[in-house]
Amino acid sequence: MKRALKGIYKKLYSHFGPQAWWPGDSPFEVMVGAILTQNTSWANVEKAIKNLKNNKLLTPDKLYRLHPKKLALLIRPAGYYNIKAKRLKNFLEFFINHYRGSVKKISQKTSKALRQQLLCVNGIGPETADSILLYALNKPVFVVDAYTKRIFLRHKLIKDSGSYAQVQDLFMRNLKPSAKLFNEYHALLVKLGKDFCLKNKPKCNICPLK
DNA sequence: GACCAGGCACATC
DNA sequence: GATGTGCATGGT
Repeated sequence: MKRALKGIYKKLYSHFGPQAWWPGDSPFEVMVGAILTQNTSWANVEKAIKNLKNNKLLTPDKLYRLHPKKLALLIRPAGYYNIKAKRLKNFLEFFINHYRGSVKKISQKTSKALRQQLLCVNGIGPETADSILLYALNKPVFVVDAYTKRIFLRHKLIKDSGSYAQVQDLFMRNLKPSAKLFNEYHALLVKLGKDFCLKNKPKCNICPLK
């Protein structure tokens, strides 16, 4: 499995090149984006983030103080805007109360301990927590998403019943724990998924993995 | 007009 | 533990 995972990575990297993830100007922006992108296309998330930036609200304190209805209105393009406004507030409350809204402070926590804390925030599940750990805080944690599962299922490398934790373990047990590698690998899987591995087109003859 | 997108919580069995 | 449902916009 070690070789298979490395081989897939090499094929993807040589085909697509570096992906330069996560698109975002600051760790805090990545955290916000991680929540906004839940089951939503990135193009819509960008619009929501742009709204926040244009209003100079993209800081923990300002966002936290913002009236929930105003926040919901600003992030409207990202969809599920009412529930995402609540989820953002939940995260901000946690971030401010535990770490004073400081990326430096939150970075000092071990990824294991911080993951536990993040998962206790209502609205943050495994993928969002891991995205924050890897892409905002540069911790070596592998992010599993719908594309990852779909691609590996289609290539018969995981079982349909595989849980998030099981798929994540597969990567983390068989690859060196490198944030740079995990970052690029996950981004490449998303790129492959977007370009080739569509939901209703299980047969893909031009898949770069073949 | 249908389908999809970088999930999660909650209810129910 | 598995399965179903609500949440919502914007692009193809």
